[in-house]
Amino acid sequence: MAVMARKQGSHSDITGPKVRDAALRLIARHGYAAVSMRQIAAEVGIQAGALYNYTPDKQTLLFDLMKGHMTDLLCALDDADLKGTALARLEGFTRFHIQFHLPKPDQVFVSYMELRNLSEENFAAIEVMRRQYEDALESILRAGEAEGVFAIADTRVTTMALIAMLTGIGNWYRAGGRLKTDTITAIYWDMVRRSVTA
Amino acid sequence: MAVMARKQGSHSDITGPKVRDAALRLIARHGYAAVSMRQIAAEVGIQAGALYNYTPDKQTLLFDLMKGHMTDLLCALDDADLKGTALARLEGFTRFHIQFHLPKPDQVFVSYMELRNLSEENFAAIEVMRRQYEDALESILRAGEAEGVFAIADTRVTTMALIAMLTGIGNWYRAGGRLKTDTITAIYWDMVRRSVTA
DNA sequence: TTTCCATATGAACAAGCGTTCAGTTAAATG
DNA sequence: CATTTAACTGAACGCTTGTTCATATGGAAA
Repeated sequence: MAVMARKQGSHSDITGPKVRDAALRLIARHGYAAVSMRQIAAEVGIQAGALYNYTPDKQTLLFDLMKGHMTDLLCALDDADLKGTALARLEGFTRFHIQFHLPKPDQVFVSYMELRNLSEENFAAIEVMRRQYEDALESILRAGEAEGVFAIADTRVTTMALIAMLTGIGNWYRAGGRLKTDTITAIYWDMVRRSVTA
Repeated sequence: MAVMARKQGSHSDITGPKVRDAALRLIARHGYAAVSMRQIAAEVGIQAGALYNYTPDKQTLLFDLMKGHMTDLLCALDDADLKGTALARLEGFTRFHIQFHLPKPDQVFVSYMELRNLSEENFAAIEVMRRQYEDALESILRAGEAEGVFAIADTRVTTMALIAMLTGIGNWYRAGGRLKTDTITAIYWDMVRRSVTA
């Protein structure tokens, strides 16, 4: 018989995700340096030593969380397949960004706050992915300039300004709060559009 | 002779600021939880125990840094004494925010990143001050709406969006970089103005 | 010169850290 | 049923943590 993907009674395909979930939640709440491997293990319901069946070390656990989030982000953006005029693509990007980030506050928080706790190589790898995402927006802005639809002083600065504005939603948004996702998206798209159109 | 404010040979009025400077720099770079009292002491050139002549504990050291920054911010905003039309006040606020924050990247970074490492009471105290600053901007936006000069869907959301956009400059700005402060200020004021005016 | 006291040292404390590993457990395989 | 092995335990490793405190130091005051 061929090799099975995983043995039926194995716990590893249950415990593995639990470890990642617990780590993500705890790190988002308290920060990477403030969370111990023993705390993560306790949250999962195992001993600290057993964590090392799922990660070679604490640093790699953090890196895998962040890398996973950035990979998801870039794949989802690719799937969104933005087309049409620069204005339409900018609207698509804005809606995509908000709808992707709003349901994942912990991932977003960790990916933006724990950069300085990555090793040098790991930081470089994440930065490449961040830059890819930023460049996707910047190319839309350049296209809009070429079309004569946008009036932008500096596309790089404007890119960073828009991403900061959109990502900042996570600073105040709470699920079940005063505003619905669609309302928020409409407000932000309106501001984005006005801030770049000629 | 009356009591002197401080004795001449005392080191405390030299070491005290050095402790705060070292703590701010190290915490901005590595994070509160990742920096030890021994590292701070080494940076100052003293032993760890001597730090406790200047702070009752590590938590208070962090709180004092953040409280000091927020106090400076609110006082400086007050001194800016914004007057005139809502549009003029919004321009004043935008210029003030950028010019106040750009030269103090470490203070800004610590004040935004280390909130979760504050104790419950200390966090509440900082939040009150943050809210005061936000409210200053929101009142400008409300005034502009009343004047009919601004078209804003939700003043609270717009407040948060503008502050996130402006504070985000710290994510990419480096002193001595490609752009001068005045250029940056002009770009951001242009975006802020367009995003809120009718 | 002697006294005084703010300032700093350096050792010590209990607790916690990331990580390793020999040994136990229990479920799947033959 | 007997064997195998992935998953986990629990103890141990050397090291660091925040904080305390008796002691030393050295310049200002008397």
